[in-house]
Parts: sequence; C-alpha cells; structure tokens
Amino acid sequence: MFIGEFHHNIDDKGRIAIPSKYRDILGNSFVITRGIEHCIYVYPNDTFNHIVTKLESLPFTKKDARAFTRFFMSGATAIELDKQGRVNIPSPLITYANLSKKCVIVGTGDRLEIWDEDAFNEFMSSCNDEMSDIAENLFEEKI
Amino acid sequence: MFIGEFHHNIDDKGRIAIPSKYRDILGNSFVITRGIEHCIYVYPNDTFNHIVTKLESLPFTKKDARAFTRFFMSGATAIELDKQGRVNIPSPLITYANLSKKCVIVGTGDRLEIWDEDAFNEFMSSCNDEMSDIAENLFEEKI
DNA sequence: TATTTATCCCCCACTTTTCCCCACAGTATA
DNA sequence: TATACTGTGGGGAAAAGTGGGGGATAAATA
Repeated sequence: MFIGEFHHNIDDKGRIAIPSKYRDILGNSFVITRGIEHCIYVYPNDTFNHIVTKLESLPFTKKDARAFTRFFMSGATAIELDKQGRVNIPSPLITYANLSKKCVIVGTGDRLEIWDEDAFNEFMSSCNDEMSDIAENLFEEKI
Repeated sequence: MFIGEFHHNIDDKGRIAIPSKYRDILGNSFVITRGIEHCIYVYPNDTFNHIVTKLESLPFTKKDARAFTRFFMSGATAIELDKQGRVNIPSPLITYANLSKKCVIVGTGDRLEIWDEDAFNEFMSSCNDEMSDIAENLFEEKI
C-alpha cells in the first residue's frame, strides 16, 4: 500500500527518483499516466490493467467514454526503473502536471501521485477548509 | 495495447512515422480510417475486422447505421509500413484530419489516433476542465 | 505505340532524442 | 570513522525520427 509524502527533484532530463521503500511494491515494471487534478498517477501493472479492462468495456461510440479513455490511455507509459531507481517522465506529462523542479510524491493507497510542489500545496490548502464538508457526504453509514 | 502520446511530423509526401514501440503490435499490415473527432484511427487488422462485423450486424434500413458505416468504411485503407517505419496517409484523410505538419499520435487502448497538433491541444484543453465531471459519471461503482 | 507525367517506394544521410552507465554528494547506520 | 544506501547530475553510445534524391511502376497524353 502506498502512503506518505516525499519531496524529490525532477532533473533536466525529466527523471525523478521513486521513493526507495516503494520500489519493491512497484517492481521493475509499472505504469504512469495522467491523473485527474493535473497530477501524475503511478500504478502497479495489475491495478492499471484492471482499470483498462473497465474502460474497454465502454463503447467507443459514446463521447464521454472516448474522451476519458483518450485522456487516461494517451497519458500512459510503461515504465522501467533505471539502476538509480528513477523513472523518466514523458514530456507531455511534465507539461500536463506542470512539473518544474520541486515535486511531491504522495501515496494514496492503491497508487502514487506525482505533483508539482506548488500545485500540491495550493490544492491541499484550498481543500483543507472544506474537508469537513467533503467528509460529510462520503458515507451514509458507519465505516 | 496502445498507450502514450507521440509528437511526429508529417512530411510533404504525406508520410508519418509510427512510434517504433508499436510497429511490432501492428505488424506489417493494418488499417487506418476516419475517426470520430476529425482524427485518424489506426487499427490492427483483427480489431478492424471485429468492428466491421459489428457494423454489418446493423440493418441498412436504419439511417444512422447507413451513415456511420459509410463514414467508417469509406475512409478505410489497408496500410503497410515502409522500411523506415512510416505510413503514407491518403490525401482524403489528411484533409479530413486537417493535418499540416505537427501531428500527435496517441494510443487509446485498442487503436492509435493521429491528430493535428493544434486540434489535439484544443480538444484536450477543452475537456480538461470537464474531465473531473466526465470521470464522475462514467462508473457508479468502484472499478 | 511512344513519350511524358505523376506517384509511389526505397535508400542514404543528418539530426535529435533516448537510454544506459559512471561518478559524486548527503544522510543514515553500524 | 567507515560503510552502505539514496538522491542528483552529466557524458556518451545507440536508436528513432526527418528530409531529400532517385529509380521503378503506372497512368495520361500525344
């Protein structure tokens, strides 16, 4: 399971180090793709394939299905770690997530997310205040 | 599976390089045809034949079925890679997709799509804002 | 039929990008 | 203090993408 928050730098070649404690979970081969809030998702292969299977069950004749599949699949790249434990982020994703140098890697259970540090701070502070309201409607019963 | 986003140029002769990592999947012979959002779809033969079978199951007495089948089938061309890994896009498709020079090739799971770069950026930025909403309604349950 | 024109491929050469390897610095651990 | 591990930076070889020239084939015209 992915938890925690790590601050790493992305270099000029678009490489960023994956926190060492997660390299074992991810293994040598995994997937990164566009995430919804202008961040990057990092999925183990199994998890990614599961989502793809769901997406492929949607017909391409539906507009929203096309749009989301395009969004999700076009951003995806099969990744292998280099010997230093880094991944190479494709430039479209760097642009999408607006990564400059300082990045944040956060664990969110079934995936990692890579954020630009400023964007992450902004997002977190923007919803810290509302968190009470957000939590309010998540569940109807005791969890 | 086709994933990722690649920026290639189409030259004056109408040739564009297929990303090298997908040449193996496509093999030597495949199909390109008109796509729905003024882009070009690239299908392996098997996938294309499967869709054709589905379309043929629609009655030609239905107006929409006739229109879509005409749209999809008339744009189709059997393609072979040249020795440099490029395809020759027929001029009607170049016109249809409004390809000038800079193009984007995106993988969307079962196919590749070829877009004019400007058109692609416009499309993606137009639905980036809605992507959260689109995702919201795609599935009702955990996927 | 002969000649011209156009189109399509293949080949070669150049440029750019990507990937792999090595090296260094900082931190934690023994 | 010595050792291992993690994160960071850069150099060089190999691969991928790009552009143009030329020859073969086919269509068009005289």
